[in-house]
Amino acid sequence: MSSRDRLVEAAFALFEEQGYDATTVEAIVERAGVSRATFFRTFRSKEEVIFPRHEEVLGRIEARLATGSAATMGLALTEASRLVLEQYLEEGELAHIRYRLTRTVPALRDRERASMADYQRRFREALRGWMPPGADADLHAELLAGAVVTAHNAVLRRWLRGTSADPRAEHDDAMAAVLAMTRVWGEPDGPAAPARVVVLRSDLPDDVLLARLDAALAGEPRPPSE
Amino acid sequence: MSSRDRLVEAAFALFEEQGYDATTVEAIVERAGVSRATFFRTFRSKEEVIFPRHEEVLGRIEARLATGSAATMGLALTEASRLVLEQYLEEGELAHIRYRLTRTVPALRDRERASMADYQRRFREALRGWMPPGADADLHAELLAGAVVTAHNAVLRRWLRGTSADPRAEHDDAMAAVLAMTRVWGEPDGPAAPARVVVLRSDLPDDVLLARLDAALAGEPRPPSE
DNA sequence: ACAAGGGTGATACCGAGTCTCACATGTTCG
DNA sequence: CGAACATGTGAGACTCGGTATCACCCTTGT
Repeated sequence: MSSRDRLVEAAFALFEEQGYDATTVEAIVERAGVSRATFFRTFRSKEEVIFPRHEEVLGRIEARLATGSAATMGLALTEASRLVLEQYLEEGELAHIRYRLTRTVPALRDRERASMADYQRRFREALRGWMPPGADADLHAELLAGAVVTAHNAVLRRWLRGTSADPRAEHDDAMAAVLAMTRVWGEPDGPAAPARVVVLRSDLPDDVLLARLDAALAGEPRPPSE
Repeated sequence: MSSRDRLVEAAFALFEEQGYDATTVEAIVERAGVSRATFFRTFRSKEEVIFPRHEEVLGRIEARLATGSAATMGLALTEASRLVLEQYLEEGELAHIRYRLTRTVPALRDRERASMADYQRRFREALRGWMPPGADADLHAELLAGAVVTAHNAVLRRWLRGTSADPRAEHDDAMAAVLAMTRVWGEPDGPAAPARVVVLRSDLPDDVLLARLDAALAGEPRPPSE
């Protein structure tokens, strides 16, 4: 067992027993049977021991996003986000202890927010390469990245609270809901200006005209003779 | 001049001169001509001196949101968000120094994220009371709150970088774009059918007809931004 | 005049995080 | 085989952020 694992185990046990603030690094290293110096070589700070796999998950997200493209954006986002969820599910009890701690200790709450911001940054940067070019491309990339993380967290929190029976399914549903939001961006300019089809004059019968319009709006190729 | 103001002034000056980490609280209080104890009575931490008006703005946001309702949701969100923007615009040079610091000092970056999370929480809680009831009401409230903060930050950052000529106008535009996203929530599922205006036949001249249509469309309910 | 209370200074203390030096394990190569 | 080197570790001193306590104003009201 690596001294890293011993430290994580000792830290979580002590945090659970006496709380985060009441537990000194001194006490952790004593229980783990290593020196104080080793602690700070392994973790940059006392807070970091709470999120021992963060860097690793970050790497996995980057790898998954790197294989994506504009065409497969939705899938890439969903799967990359699910990687984070899977990490928590795998941690099991550890994740629950961390949840209790992050809810009660401000410093850890902040730290978790920073972790989420790290994820969000990866999503945002991948999205910037995928968004259709336009004046709002950057804003849309940020909004979408933020929405992905928010939706993921909502599902994760439900699982951590024990409210969720099938977090994976809920996660994918939530992602679908988020991706649906991007529909409004595809429409021509002005958020409040709905697409307009104005037929000023036509010799076609109404029903034929409407059928052709519907077909055109559905994305079908135009009838050859017009 | 209150010792609070003296401390803020001294702190920002020293941070600008020698950087954040290199500046000790000792140096700040020496320059401000007060004691170390006074510093920590005024600010809970060294980081907090960077965001001296945070609590105040938070209070203003709460007050503005408290006057909102489900019907005026868009306006309340937009104006509450604009309160934050106004605070930064008013700070002027101070805001720019802080921007340089938060970009380079990790601890301050985290701190700023925590501030934004505070704002977001206020938005989320207000929204929870306004969202139309439904299974996804909570998720929608979170997504919308997150989107508001994200959009605000995008505009703010443009101003801080000097890229923006009229940040207030950009802010309101961005908010309108965000609010437009909520449209997809109201629709029954399935691909979005954009609103259609079909004029099958008309005896009016084209230009008159178009003018009337534009007038009619301009009178449509828009996400409030004025 | 005196009591009460808010803002302040001085000092001691705790604990996180850094730094430096020493040592104990391996390895790799001559 | 032994020297050189890398890696992980322990020990202790040190800096600095943050807390707690006590004493000292200086106001304000009765």
